[in-house]
Amino acid sequence: MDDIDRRIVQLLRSQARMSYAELARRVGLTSPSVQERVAKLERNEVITGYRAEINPEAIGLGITALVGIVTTAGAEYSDVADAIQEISEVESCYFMAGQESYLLKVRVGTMAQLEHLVTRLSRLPGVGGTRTTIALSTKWEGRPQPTDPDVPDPV
Amino acid sequence: MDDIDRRIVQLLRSQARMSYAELARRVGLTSPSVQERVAKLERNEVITGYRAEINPEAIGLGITALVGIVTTAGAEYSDVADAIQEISEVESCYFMAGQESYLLKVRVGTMAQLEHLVTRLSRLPGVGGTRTTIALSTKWEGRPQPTDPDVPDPV
DNA sequence: CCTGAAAGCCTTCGAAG
DNA sequence: CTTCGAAGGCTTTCAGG
Repeated sequence: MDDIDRRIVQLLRSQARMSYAELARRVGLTSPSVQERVAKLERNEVITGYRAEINPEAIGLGITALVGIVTTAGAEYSDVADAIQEISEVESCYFMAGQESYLLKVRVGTMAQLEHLVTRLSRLPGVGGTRTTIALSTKWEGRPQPTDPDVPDPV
Repeated sequence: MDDIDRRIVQLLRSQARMSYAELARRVGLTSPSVQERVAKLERNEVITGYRAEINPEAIGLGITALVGIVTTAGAEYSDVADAIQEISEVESCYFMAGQESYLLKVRVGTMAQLEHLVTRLSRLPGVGGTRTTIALSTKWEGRPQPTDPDVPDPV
């Protein structure tokens, strides 16, 4: 993970479809070298995937909400996570410090679907309660932040 | 936005670097046709970008936290959002219904950096208070959910 | 939406730094 | 261990239909 790797990561973070040839030009290497580096970054799970960013409204998922989950006394945390994972509307899931053990970001198309989703979540084994807040608008999401220049090597 | 568009979107959502030729094979069109469709999806802002997904720990951002922002009585909401946008650690920003007007997802490398970040946020004009919760782990994030098959055309 | 041809790119080598 | 250069095979691109 040297400076060139960091530049490659940075470039792919904002333009994941950039060709190896173009990446090579920008970092001053040849295309095979860049390809080798990217393959290594993928192997080391520095790069974990490539995603097209979609306008949620365009695919019928105009409502974004956050749902905090309070687990019941005897619940096994990982079982709760496994159950939540089955629910496709849950785009992100964080295990949190605090009263609410999980925080979920969910997306649905209508309020009726949100109601149904929250009902389903509240009925999962191990779930003691939910707290739902609705996003009136998304100002921005998943913005790539500048990579820290001096970081101890991972892996 | 027909079925083929939806399949293209779906494919690019999980494998954004897939070539047009490969996409074409999978949806049963030729490569120029697929390219034309993708260009149109980009123009219509159905596809808003392509991102490499990075393991945050690998780039020195191992700590994820959520920060709720309570705005002061006279504050102009959009000014608060503009001020928050200047802060690079804020990866996502939602304008929320509820007591906390904004919810931010932030990433930093150390607790000291988190402390500093929260301090900076709390001092922004229009910010009356903050509530920070730390993610102990990220179970998953940005998981693409199945696109709704029957959605009225956007745009 | 397709075909066809030219340009460019990706991939895989072997070889060199 | 990483990079380079060159070759073939694909992919992209841009006409024109």
